[in-house]
Amino acid sequence: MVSMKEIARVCGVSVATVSKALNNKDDIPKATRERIRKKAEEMGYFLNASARALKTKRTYSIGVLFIDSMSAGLAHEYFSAILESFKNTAEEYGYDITFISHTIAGQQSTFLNHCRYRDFDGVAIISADFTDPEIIALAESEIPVVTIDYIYDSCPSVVSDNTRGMRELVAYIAAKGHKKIAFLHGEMTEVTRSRIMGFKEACHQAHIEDTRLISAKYHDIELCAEKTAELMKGDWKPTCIIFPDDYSSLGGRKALEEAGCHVPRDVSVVGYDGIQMASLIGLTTYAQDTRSLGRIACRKLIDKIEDPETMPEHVVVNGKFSEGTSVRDIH
Amino acid sequence: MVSMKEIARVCGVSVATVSKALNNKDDIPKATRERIRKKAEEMGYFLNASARALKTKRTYSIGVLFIDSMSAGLAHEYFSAILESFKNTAEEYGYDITFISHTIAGQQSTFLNHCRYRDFDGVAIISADFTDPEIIALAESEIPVVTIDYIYDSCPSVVSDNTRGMRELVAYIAAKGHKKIAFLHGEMTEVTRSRIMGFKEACHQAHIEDTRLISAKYHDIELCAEKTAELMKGDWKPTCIIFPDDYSSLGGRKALEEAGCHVPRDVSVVGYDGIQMASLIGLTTYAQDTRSLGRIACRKLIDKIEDPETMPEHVVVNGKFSEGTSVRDIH
DNA sequence: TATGATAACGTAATCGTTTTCGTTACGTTT
DNA sequence: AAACGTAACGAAAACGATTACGTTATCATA
Repeated sequence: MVSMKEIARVCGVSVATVSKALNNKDDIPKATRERIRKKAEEMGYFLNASARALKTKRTYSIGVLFIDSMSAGLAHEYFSAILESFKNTAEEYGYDITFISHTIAGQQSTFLNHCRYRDFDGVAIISADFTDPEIIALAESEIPVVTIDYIYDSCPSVVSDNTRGMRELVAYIAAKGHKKIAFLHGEMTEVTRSRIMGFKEACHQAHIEDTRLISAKYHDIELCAEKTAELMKGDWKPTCIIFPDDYSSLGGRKALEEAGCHVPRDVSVVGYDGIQMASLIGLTTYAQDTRSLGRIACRKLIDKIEDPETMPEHVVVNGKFSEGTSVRDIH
Repeated sequence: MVSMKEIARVCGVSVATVSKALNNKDDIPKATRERIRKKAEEMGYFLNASARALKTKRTYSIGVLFIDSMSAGLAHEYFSAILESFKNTAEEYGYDITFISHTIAGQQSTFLNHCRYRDFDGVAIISADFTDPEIIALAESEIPVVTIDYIYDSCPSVVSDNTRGMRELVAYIAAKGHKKIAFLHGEMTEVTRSRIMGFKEACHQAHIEDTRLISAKYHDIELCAEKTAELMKGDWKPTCIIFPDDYSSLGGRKALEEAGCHVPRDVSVVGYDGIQMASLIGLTTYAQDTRSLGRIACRKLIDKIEDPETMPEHVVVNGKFSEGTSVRDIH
C-alpha cells in the first residue's frame, strides 16, 4: 500500500507537505501541490480511511438501523426505497453507509456500542420499534441521530404526513358515496396513530359514523387476509375497506375473492404507500414520497453532524393521492 | 472516549497488558485478565475499530456491490432477500457490511479504489453487470471477492441452478400438454443463458418445437407488458408464456387481461423467483433459495478472507418448483 | 549453588494521517 | 540597515491499538 511517506520520499518533501497538498490546504504553492498530487495519482495512492479517522475522529460513515420485525425489512418496498434514496444522498456528500447490528466482532452487544465501536458520524433509525430500550439509548446518545417515520423530540426527524394522507383517502371514499368504512390498521405506532386521527377527522367531517377500526399489521399478507375474512363473515359489512398498506392489501383482496366478493363491485378497497404494483392492479392509494423522505433525512443528519448545535427540526413530507379503480361510486 | 491507556493507568498495568487481556491472549494469568476486563467494562470501554484496523490491516467489514440498473436494486425482492441473509450471516461472524459506491469523500472514483480506501476485508458482488470494466477490475483485484449469480473464474461464486429450474418448469408445462411456448427472457446475462439452455433442453426432451424466445428485461413490468401485448397481436400465439420473473409477470398478466385473455383459461403463465406474492396470486414459479444463496456466499467469502489460498469454488444452490394455478391442463 | 525454563509482565516501534508550531529565507517598509 | 511580515516548508507529537521482543522474578533441576 503506497502511503504518504513514500510519496514524500519520491517528491523530496515531508509527509506534512504531502498531506497538505492532498487536502488542498493553503500554506502551499499551487505548483507544489499539483506536482505532489500528480505523483500521488501516478503511484496509485489512496488515502487510508482508518488512519484518517483515528486522527480526525470523523469516519464519514453513517450507520443505518433497519429493523425487520418479521423479516420484512429490506423486502418492504417502502423502506427499501427510502434507504436507496438515503444511500444516494449520503454518497453525494461523501458518506458511506453501514448496517447497524448488535454485535461487535461476533460478540453480543448493543446498538449503541456497535455505533461507538465503528465510530459512525451519525445514525439513521429507519423502521424501528421505539419501545425497545436499546433504540431509545441510541436516540439519546451523543451520536447525531435522525429518525424516519417517528418523532423523537431530541433528534431531527422526517415523517410523512400520515394524518393528511388518510384524510385525503377518506374524503375521496366519502365523495364516492361510501358510508360504511372499515380501517384495518397496522401496529400501534406513531404512524398508525396519525392515520387513525386522520381517519376520524375525515369521517367526522363527512358525517360518516358507521365505521370500524380493526387491528392488523403492516406488510403482513396472511394476517390481513385472515382479518378480512373474519370481517366479511360478521354481520356488519363495510362497503369499503382501508388496508394497512398496499402490500398487505393483496391478502385482503384474496380473502375477498374467496368470500365471493368482487372488487370493486361488491366491496371497494384502498391501500397506502403507492408501491409500483399498486398502479398496475389499479389500487387506489396514497403514494408516499420516498425519494424526498430519504433525501431530506440524510441532509438533516449531515447538517446535524457538521453542526451539532442545529436545533432538531421535524420535517413533514407530503405524499400524493393516487386514484385507481378499486373504489366504486355507489351513489 | 475511554482508551486502553486509561484502563492501563487505572489498573496499574501497561497498555500491552490491557490489550492482551482484552484479546484473550495467553501470556497473562486468568486473574489479571478478569480484573482488567471487569474494569474495562465498568469504565465503559469499547475498542476503536479504526485504530485496530490501522495496525492489523483487518477492518472486519465487507463491501457489497449492489447495482441497480433501472433503480430496481434494493426494491427487488429476490436481491433484497439475498442481501438480508448475507447480512445476517456476516453479523454472526463479526463482520459489518457497507455499500460500495464509486465516490471517495464525495469525489468521483472507482469501485476498486473505494474498496481500498475503506480497506474492506472482502467484497460481494451481487447484482452486477460484468461487462462494466470497473467491476472486472474489482473482481480481478487483490481483494477477496465472491460473486452471486455470476461465475467469474477466479472468484468463489454462488449461483442458483437456473438451467435445472427452467428444465423443471418446462417439463411441468409440457406435462400439462402445452406445445406452443413463449419464453420472455431477461437481459443476456449468464443467468439468462443458463435458463435458455434449460428451456431448450427441456423442450427438446419433450419434443416441443414450436417455441419463441423474446427479449425483455428482468423486473421491468412495463416492458414485459409491452412485449406481451405485441406477442398477442401477432399471428403466432402461445398457449403458455414463461416470464422473466414473478414481478415482471404482473405486467404480462395485465397485458393479457387487456387483450381479453383470461389466465389460465386462454393462456397459461409461469414466473421465476418465488417471491411472496407469487403464492398469493397462484402463480406457478420456481422458487429460489435466497436464504442459502446469501448464507453460502457470505461463508465462502469469509473462508477466502481468512485463508486466501483456498481455491475458488463455484456453488450451485437448488431451488424448488412451486405449483400454482396459472398453468391449465390442456389435454 | 549455578543454570535454565517459564510465567508475567513492560518497552517501544509501528500502522498512516493530521496538525500545531516551529524554522528558514526572502522581500518590504521605515 | 534594522525590523518586520509572510510564504513555504519540516519536525514531531499525537490518535488508539498491536506485537515482537526484552526484562524480571520465581521455581525446579542438576
